[in-house]
Amino acid sequence: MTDPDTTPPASGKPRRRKDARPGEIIAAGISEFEENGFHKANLSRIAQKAGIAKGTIYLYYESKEALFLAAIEEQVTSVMSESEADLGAVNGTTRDLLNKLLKNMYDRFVHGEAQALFRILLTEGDRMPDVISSYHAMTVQRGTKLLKMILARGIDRGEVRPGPVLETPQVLIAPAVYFAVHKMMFKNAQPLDFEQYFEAHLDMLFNGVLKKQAAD
Amino acid sequence: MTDPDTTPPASGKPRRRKDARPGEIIAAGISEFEENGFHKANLSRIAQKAGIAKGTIYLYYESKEALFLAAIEEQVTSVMSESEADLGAVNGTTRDLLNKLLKNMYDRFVHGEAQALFRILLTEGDRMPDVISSYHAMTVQRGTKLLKMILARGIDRGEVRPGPVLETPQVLIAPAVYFAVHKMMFKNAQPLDFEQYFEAHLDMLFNGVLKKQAAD
DNA sequence: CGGCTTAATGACTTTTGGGTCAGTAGGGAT
DNA sequence: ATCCCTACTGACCCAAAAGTCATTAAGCCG
Repeated sequence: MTDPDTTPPASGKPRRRKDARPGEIIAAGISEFEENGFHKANLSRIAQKAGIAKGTIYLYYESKEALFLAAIEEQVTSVMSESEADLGAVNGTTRDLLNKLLKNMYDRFVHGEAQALFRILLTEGDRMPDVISSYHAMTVQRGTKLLKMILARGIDRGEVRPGPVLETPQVLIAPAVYFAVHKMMFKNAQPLDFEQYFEAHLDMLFNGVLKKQAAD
Repeated sequence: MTDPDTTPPASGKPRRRKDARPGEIIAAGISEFEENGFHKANLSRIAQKAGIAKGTIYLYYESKEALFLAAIEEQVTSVMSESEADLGAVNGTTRDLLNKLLKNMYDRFVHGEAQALFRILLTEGDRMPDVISSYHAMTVQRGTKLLKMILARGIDRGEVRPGPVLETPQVLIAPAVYFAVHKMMFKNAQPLDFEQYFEAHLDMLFNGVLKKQAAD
């Protein structure tokens, strides 16, 4: 080889940073995996995004799959710890609580970064049952528990009508998932109007959960 | 080559069938794409499933992508024409109509083949905007229209309470989509009980849509 | 039955991209 | 200043799979 330019022209930046690398690589990986899923994701491109050479990735991660798992794990835990915060304050009517919970969920799940994660897990989840189950624990399980608490409290307060929904409260937040899915598939073709949809969701939800004579 | 068996042991079948090929190839393709999605799908395996050589595929389809599009198109139209049937008979209470519609939807979408198609479009839909939009027209658009009709009729009959749901009736069927999604992600980890979920769905739905004093 | 058209074949070529490793150079220690 | 450890590089390697094409033979026609 006559290769003349093994050394790139130079940027004044430091080139050896063992400690900072993993984070940078993961960040680049997340971005790439979110855009392309696992199969179409390209390691050279990840390296490029991270501003390093492809080989460097392999100093920190054994394989594409290992990097993928690390990236997902990172995402899952970060999204989760975020939502740790806003669950403490349990005050107000059941209506208010559910309203708040849903808004939160739409923000996170439909508008936020959690959507990309969701898409990947939906698409590629089979290859990593443990990530799936921790995701399940942190989202569905946790959410279901919270909903049950709210509903039980609502019954005590005389605001909520008992019924089969108590056993499977996921139906209450299901429309948010539908919205996210719709957006994923049809964002280019036929977007849904959020405000309108949200109103409809609330309307259906409340008039199914609240006692007939309750608030409003 | 010492290969003795270029000619498979014999089935009395003819080997030259220009007319039958496309259908066979598409069928094999559908099966393969449903199992593996676009990227992991393998043309040699498709050929094998169709009982032909790989090269033969290229006599009928220009590329893997072209075959994919043809297969999906085929699926979309076939799934749709299936459901053409059971919409005509509009009799009974609004409750009955919705109940019937939902059952139908769960059957098709959650238990049936439509789920695989749904997954693929969710995953790989970006590459084919026209398929997406015809899918949208045939499912969402059509379903929305039907729901609006049922609701309008329900209002006329005094069974349905007017509200924002009329504008965005998708919220009514959203839980079915949630169920399908849940199944896709967590089928191994934590399956949902269908009967129970369905009851909860109906309960939420009806007590939001029906007038307080209506049926039941 | 021999000639001819063309469906079909499958070995071969090409492309793609994950993974490797001999070489380069940053920068602390002496 | 220069030595040495090691983070880093990127050309290379190789497997898998998409795509090609010279060759084979099915089956019609005269």
